[in-house]
Formats: sequence, structure tokens, C-alpha cells
Amino acid sequence: MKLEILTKSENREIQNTIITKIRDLINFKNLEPGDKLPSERMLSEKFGVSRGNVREAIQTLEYYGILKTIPQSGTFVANIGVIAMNGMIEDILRLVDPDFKSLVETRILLELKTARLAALRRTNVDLQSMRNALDAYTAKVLNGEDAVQEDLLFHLAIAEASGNSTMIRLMLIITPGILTNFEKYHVCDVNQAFIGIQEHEDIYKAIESNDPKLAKEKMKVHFKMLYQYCYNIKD
Amino acid sequence: MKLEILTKSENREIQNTIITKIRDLINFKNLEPGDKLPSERMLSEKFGVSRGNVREAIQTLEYYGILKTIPQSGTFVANIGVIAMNGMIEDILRLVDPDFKSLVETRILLELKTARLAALRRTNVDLQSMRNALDAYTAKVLNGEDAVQEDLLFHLAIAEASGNSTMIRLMLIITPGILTNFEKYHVCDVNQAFIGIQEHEDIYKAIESNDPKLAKEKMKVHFKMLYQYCYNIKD
DNA sequence: GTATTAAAATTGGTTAACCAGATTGGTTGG
DNA sequence: CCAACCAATCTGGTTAACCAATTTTAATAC
Repeated sequence: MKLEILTKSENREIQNTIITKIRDLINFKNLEPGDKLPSERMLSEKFGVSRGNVREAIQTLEYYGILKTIPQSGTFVANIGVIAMNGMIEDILRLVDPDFKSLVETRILLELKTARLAALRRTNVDLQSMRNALDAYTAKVLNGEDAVQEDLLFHLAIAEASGNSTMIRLMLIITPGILTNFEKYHVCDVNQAFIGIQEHEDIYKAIESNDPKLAKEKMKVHFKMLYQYCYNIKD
Repeated sequence: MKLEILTKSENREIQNTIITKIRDLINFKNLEPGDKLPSERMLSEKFGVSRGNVREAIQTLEYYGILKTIPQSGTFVANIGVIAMNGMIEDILRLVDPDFKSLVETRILLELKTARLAALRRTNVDLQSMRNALDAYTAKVLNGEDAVQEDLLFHLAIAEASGNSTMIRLMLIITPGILTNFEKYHVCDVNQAFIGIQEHEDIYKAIESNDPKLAKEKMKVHFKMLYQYCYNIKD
């Protein structure tokens, strides 16, 4: 049998076809929540793909809460109806690699909220880790060095201080895409870094003094440049 | 050798220890962005765990953009510095299963925004799929049936109409947790469903007439109950 | 005929062996 | 002395065989 290395997108295409087939199977067989899917081996044979591929597709659907596998027992349709399932799978299949614009738009949305929440909920420990990140950032900028990492850490510290575990998780999820695109489009500018010091200080002070409105406002100012830049990128 | 089935949390604990060890290794060996990690086989031997566990940990770190593996070549430290890396890994290790409160808080945040964006960007196709979901929802409610699925589809259709692929992705990611907790806490109430029809109609009309402010406002009304309910849950 | 129990088949999970491409080091021909 | 080439080795990716727990089936005792 011929073996070949699959690119990410090729592999994804296979996953999507398998997901489609699993969906069709559930619909055709009228499987209801709680019903058992055929075993991985049967599916791999029926679909003409390796069992590994089937497992991967199942894991994806499990990630989005559509299937539920129980060890030594089977894979089951989760407790959401067929209608919701079909709708969600449709969206999952349509998922594309995120574009820069949507990433920035989402990041700004998230961070305006985390800044606000941080001002309401920050503990002294949160405040200290924000202070540390901020000091490290300032030191590097004043020394003329690149400080993207310290910048990132400051923003993550704010997310931590927001006390919202889901938002932290979402921030971490979108961070790789943000970093990649920052590099690609050379967003970071040395000039901006200097301005950034004051902007960061303003945000910090607002959060320190428990002023949610001001914190959000200062974060908005901080993102103004980025916002404009992002909306000037060609679609 | 004894084999045993690991629970999800046990497996996660192993992953976290391996991630920690990889982080320590990078720090101790002063690996810089672009440097190559030892091979999976060497790591599995050095850490005393199976190669599969090592691969899983590497995949996690790759998911968050910290490592980058190239087939038939090796695993490399991604192009983010050690400082950012340490900060991010710390957050990743701290990640916990999301609590209901943070999920709802985040969902409301996201949906207020998607409603607004949908009012600005919706195409006629978007409008039609929203209409379909809405009609299905109304029909079921009027028939006295449970309509949680149709409700979900309507909200997903709005997210689609927002034209922001990242927000769609994040919505899908938090949806399983939302559904699980809705069941657990019996959030959905038949009384609310009737009110929901009008609220959904209001949101739809606002998006149809390209009124972002109104769309956000109507979405806020729609979430008012949920918001209060969520803040009354014990921490 | 029914309940009980044991054995056989089926399940998802795991692992060790294997694959082809990439890398590396040394060798050879110019 | 250097460039080109080749074979040995190392890499992540893949697969087939294996494991234990479960479920089903069949046989047996009552």
C-alpha cells in the first residue's frame, strides 16, 4: 500500500468528508440522542479510510459536544437533537482558518471586556503580576528592544485578573493567530511601543483603582491604532 | 506491563506534567525560537512516558502556537520568545473546565457583538437562514414542544451573519459547555419560550433593517433573564 | 420456562513495529 | 580544496496487532 504524507489542508478535507458521512449516517439511520454509532472499525471499513482518520473525526465532533465516546463501550450521539446537530456540523464544516481582521475584531471585543471585569474583580495578586509584566515591558522598550512578548504577557495578566476562565481560554486560542499575523503584516512598530508604555500605565491605573468604565475606555484608546490598521487591510 | 484506562482528568494531569517538563527543558537548555526539540522517542524515554503521551502534549502546545512540528524533520520552538512562552504555558497549565457563569458571561458578550455586526453585514442569504430557524422555533413553541435546538440554530445563524469567522469558531467552542449546563441547571423554561418568540422576532427585525444599535439592544433584552439567573447561581 | 453464569465476541484505547522523507556525515571525483 | 553525491541514520507519521473492559450470547441448573 502506498503511503504519503498529507498536508494539513488535505488531512482536513478527509476529516470533513468523514464528518459529513457520519452526519449522513446519523440522519439516514435516524439515530437519536443516546443511540450508538457503529464501531470505529466498521466505520473505517465502510468509509474506506483508516481507523485513525475515523478516530480523529470522532474526536473533533466530541470536541464540539456532538458525539460522546465511552471506553470499551462505543461512540454515542450526544444529548442534542438532530436539528441542532445538523446545524452545528454545517458550521463546523464551514470553519475556515481565521482571517486577521476577524481575529483583531474579536480580540478587541474580548479585551475591552476583560479590562472592565479586571477592574471589578482584580485581586492584589493579579495586580502584582500585571505590574511585573508592565515593568518588564517598559524596561525593554526604554532599552530599545522588541517587547512584543512582554506586551502579550501584560494583556494575558489582565485576562487572568478578569476572573473569567472562559475568556482566558478564548484569548489563548486566538493568540497564535494574532502573533502569526502580527509578524506577517509587521504590525508592531517601535514608535508605537513608546506610546504603549503610557497607554499600558493608564489601563493599569484604571484597573488598580477599580474603575471599570475607565479601564474599558483606556483599553479602547490602546487599541485605536490597531483597529484602524486592521480595517485598512484589503479584504 | 500493566495497562489501565485513564480518566480524562488523569490523562490531563499527565499531559500537564509533560508540558511542564518540556517547558523546563526549553528553559534549561536555553532553546530559542527556531531551535529543535529532542525527538519524540528521546523525550518519551527521558520523561518515562509513552511516545503517544509526548505527541499529545506536543499537539496541545502546537494548538496554542508554542511549538511547530515539521514532518520527517522535528519539533521546533515556535517564533515566540521564551518570556511569552513561559507566560502562555503557565496559563495553559492553569486552564480549568469552564464554569457556567463564565460561559454565560462570555456568550452574552459574543452575541451582543454578533447581533450588532449581523445588522451591519447580513446578506439576504443570511437573513433567509435566520428566518428559517426562527420559523422552526416558533412552530415548535406554539406546538408546545421543546425548542432548544431551534433556539440554538437561530443564534448560530446570527453568528454566521456577523461575517466574523473567529466569532463563529468561538461560539461553537463554548456551545457544548452551554448546552451541558443548560441541562444540568434546567435553565430552559416553557414560559420563557413563548416570550422568546417575540424577542427573537425583535432581534430579527433589527438585523433585517440594518440597525446595529437596536439589534444589540434587543439581544440584551433577550439575555436579561439568563443574565440574572446566571448571577444568582452559587459560586 | 426462567434465571444464572460463563465464555465468546465486540468495543475503544494503547503500543510497538514499520514507512518514507529529511538530515547528516563521510567519501569521492574534479 | 571544494563541491557533489551517496549511504547510514534519524525524524514524525501511520498502521496493524494487542489489551482489558464491556456487552452479548449460549449453555446450564433449577
